[in-house]
Amino acid sequence: MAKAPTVYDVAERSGVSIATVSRVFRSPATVRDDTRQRVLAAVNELGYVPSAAARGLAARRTNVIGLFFPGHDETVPDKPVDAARGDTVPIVDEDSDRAPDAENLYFDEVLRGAEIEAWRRGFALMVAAGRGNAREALVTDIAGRVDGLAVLARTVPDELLAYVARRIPVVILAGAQRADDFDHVSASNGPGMRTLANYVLQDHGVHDVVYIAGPADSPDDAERLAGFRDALADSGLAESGVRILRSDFTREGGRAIATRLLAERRPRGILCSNDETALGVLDVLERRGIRVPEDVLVTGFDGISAGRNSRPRLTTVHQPMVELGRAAVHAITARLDDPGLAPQSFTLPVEVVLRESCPRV
Amino acid sequence: MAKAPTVYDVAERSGVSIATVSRVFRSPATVRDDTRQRVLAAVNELGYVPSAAARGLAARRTNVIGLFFPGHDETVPDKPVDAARGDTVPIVDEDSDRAPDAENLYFDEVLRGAEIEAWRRGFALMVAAGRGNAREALVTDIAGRVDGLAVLARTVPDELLAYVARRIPVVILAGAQRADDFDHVSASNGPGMRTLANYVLQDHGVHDVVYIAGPADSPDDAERLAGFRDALADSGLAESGVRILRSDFTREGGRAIATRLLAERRPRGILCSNDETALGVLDVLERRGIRVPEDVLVTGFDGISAGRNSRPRLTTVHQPMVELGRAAVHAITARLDDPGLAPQSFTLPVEVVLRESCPRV
DNA sequence: GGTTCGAGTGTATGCGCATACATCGCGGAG
DNA sequence: CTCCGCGATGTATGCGCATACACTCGAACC
Repeated sequence: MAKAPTVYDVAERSGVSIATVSRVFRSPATVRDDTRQRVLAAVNELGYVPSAAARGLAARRTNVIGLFFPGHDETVPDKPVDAARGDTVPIVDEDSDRAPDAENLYFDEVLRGAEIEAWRRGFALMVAAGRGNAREALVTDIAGRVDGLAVLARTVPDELLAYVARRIPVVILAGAQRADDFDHVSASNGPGMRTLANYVLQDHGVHDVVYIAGPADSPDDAERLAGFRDALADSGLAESGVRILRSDFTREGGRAIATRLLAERRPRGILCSNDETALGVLDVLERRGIRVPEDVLVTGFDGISAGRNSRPRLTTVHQPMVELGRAAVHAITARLDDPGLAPQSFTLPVEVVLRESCPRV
Repeated sequence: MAKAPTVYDVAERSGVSIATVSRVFRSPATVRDDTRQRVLAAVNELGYVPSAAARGLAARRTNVIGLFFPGHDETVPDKPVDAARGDTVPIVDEDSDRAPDAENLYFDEVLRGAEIEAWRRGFALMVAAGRGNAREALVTDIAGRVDGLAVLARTVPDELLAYVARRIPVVILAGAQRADDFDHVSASNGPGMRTLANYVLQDHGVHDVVYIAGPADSPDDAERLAGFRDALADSGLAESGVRILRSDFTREGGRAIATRLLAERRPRGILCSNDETALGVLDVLERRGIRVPEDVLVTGFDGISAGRNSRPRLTTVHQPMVELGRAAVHAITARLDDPGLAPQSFTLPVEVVLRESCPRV
């Protein structure tokens, strides 16, 4: 780690100019073969690694794309990392408190898609999770580092996004297709829920259903709810005939609302606006000995992996999370290629996945 | 997205020099209060965002840390991202082929820890997954962008690591504590397996066990196997008395080895070197109607979330994956603060987590 | 034989910022 | 009243690279 060699060092060593060294990396075809070999030899001997900072400055583009998603640091203690003390290994009985929340799994998959697509297109990927208070500083910090930014819906205030968007393209992930100046990438929420609801209402012939929506400010949730209402209309059912409750997209919230609901009565079907809520509902049903799907049908939305392993396994609408990440990067690079583009919206296809909690009829 | 304003624009607008503008961001305390207000006002009006490239170049440090982990792109088709065609939503029966592999979950958690710790310390986090062939270009590319690099063990050839390490600190994650010049961060593999094995051998009194190891080139696996042997010694058992098989850390591999094993005979306990292998073993046992834990005890190692939801739920040794990520970043920043530091090794504590597949006695 | 042209290379400049150093103004010490 | 010290600000420079432009040289052309 002696001070890093630069183009100048390489140029001197190989007896060419710095321009040629630069060209060896940026446009190898324009350099004669033996010259290139000589330069590369010097590069290897010196251990030269091009400085992305200098390149970014000179080229006015960093070739980095940023991904901003909701934070999760509250759950991680701020204690220093400590090493193992001796060889003592505790033996504990369970680790339920350690359960990863499914939301993270969702973003992990989005991240994976973004990572893949970014590098494929020659971009590096920088990630940041929203820290509650420091969010503003974080966002502008990352904005100064990247050529474009993908942001999970509702994690950054619009005002701040607008500020950043003056400088770089911003794409909003998994939010509704709002009529704003940002690019949007999201899943086909409405049609997905409509199809699933129709499966319950028509194929199963179950009309006695309750719909558990998510937070009122979630555009995704609004679209799903609208899809549910479409399904009601499809079956000629009056909206007044079904109950629509509101929860908060968490498993705990799902448990709470299910407890309240069951205290009154037991419907034949419970449609949830996301998987976590549905898993919470399943928890309560199991505890009460209510059989799923025999007594009650339950469905979710998202397709998180936890739903695949639940008992019973959860019927849901699967979002293409990896594809969402890829599409976000795609949208950004498209805009970088053509800044004049009108704001775009990508809606990715979903799939209804039938599992035990609402099986195929 | 008109061309981004610079310090010069801000300086002119607020009637100060560029040095003062710079100071407002780098050392606000040295700027008089009213001056700072004036500058910040101009910043807001212009939509100024400091260029990380320029800052990095001038300051000779990017404040970015890189995280390099094994690739997964093979599983993602290279087809273009396509939008939803119409509102058609297919209804499918299962999505087992879409199952995320547990290895990714492992790295997702490491990533989460790294992300948290990095931003806490004022670093941005850049991620890259190893692309088989393009790996070398990828590694040097990212090396040119960051101040330090954390690499999952066995994903980058030593030679390449050494090349990069001439320029920036490199820490190896989850590999064995080799005696090389890199910093290492890993979990307490040996003691963890020893403790778990002793629980089986002594507390359960089960001596008729088989150990299923992982790939021979995995340093983690070697440590775990050594821990198992220690446990044998602890109980005064001869190593020749137990069978040690080798698999490949995958669920599929676990199934294969279990099938072969059961064709011969059925031991009372099967200890696996990682969770995925154990899950594969459980698959086979269930298919054959062999009860776990009544007929056979099964244990894993890692603590991936899939093991929490398996049937029966898997007893394992839980690695602190989030902490691993944090520790890696910690190690890098420590070395950046003091480049002269001798190579360090952090070993993080693990926990034996008893679940149904090998319950508390 | 001179001219043209293009491939290959060198020279010069600027990207936007941090920072060492210089400068300025002001209050207190002498 | 002068001098010093110090806080606040300005000036000048360089970080390492990409690239526009200039230049050289040999081959093709008339």
